[in-house]
Amino acid sequence: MESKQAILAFAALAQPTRLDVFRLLIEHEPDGLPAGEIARHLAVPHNTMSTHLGILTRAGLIAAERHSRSIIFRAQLEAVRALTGYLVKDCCGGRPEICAPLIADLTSCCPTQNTITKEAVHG
Amino acid sequence: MESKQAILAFAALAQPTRLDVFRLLIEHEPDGLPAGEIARHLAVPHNTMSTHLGILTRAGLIAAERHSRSIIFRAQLEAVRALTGYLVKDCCGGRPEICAPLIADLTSCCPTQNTITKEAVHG
DNA sequence: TCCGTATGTCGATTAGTCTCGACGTATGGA
DNA sequence: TCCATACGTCGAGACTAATCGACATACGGA
Repeated sequence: MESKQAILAFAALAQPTRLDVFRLLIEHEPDGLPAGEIARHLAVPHNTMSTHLGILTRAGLIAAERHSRSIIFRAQLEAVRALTGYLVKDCCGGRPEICAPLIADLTSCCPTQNTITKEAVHG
Repeated sequence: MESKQAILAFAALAQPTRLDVFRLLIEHEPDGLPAGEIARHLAVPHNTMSTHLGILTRAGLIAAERHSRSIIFRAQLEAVRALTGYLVKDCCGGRPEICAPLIADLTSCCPTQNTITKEAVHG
């Protein structure tokens, strides 16, 4: 990930409505939500919301897909990973000890179907 | 993490100089760097940098500690974890399947000293 | 083709951010 | 106490972002 793209993504998330939109779309993964429903859900005029959705889309945080008259928006989880990776220097800059505690913390919040074992979390 | 704090953090990172500062401080973990050296390293006037450091500090992304005449700044990795967690709804909102792929991806970038096993990464 | 619904674009107003010169504060040494 | 170094704060000008009314476009149905 490049600096410009990271700045775009952080700027996109640095606004209450857009942060709410992103989290709302995370909740509605993997189905997504149409633009109008997002606007209604957050009580924001449709044109204002359209601007925000455009900013989030250009930042790569969400993606749009037409379905008849509606445009369905979905969160792009890969973008979150890329952002986090960029923050800790793509990723960790050859220093695993830096993001290891970060990963351990994130892991502990949701024991996954992967074999990320209890040893990893508690040992 | 609260919405206000997340907005502060994202806004802090949505600026080229500040993003560079944060990544520079990640590189210099766990020793940190004095304010003046950060300013010189990124070729920014000291007062401009002071403002940026204040914004990053208020956002909880870095922390300051006096050492004689210098003030040493250090990155707060816990903040990155909290931010990521907040993004995926504190964390995953009871839906592990959402952030599992995210964690798997992050894990694959740095095989850690923990027992996050090869099965988790490749199997 | 005409209408209604769903969404995007434009433009002006308002509000917030970035930068940096000038000045203020804190620490350590002579 | 006086000076130099290391930082922080203030304030003004230049720039950027947020909002929303008005208008434009796209699709589906009659």
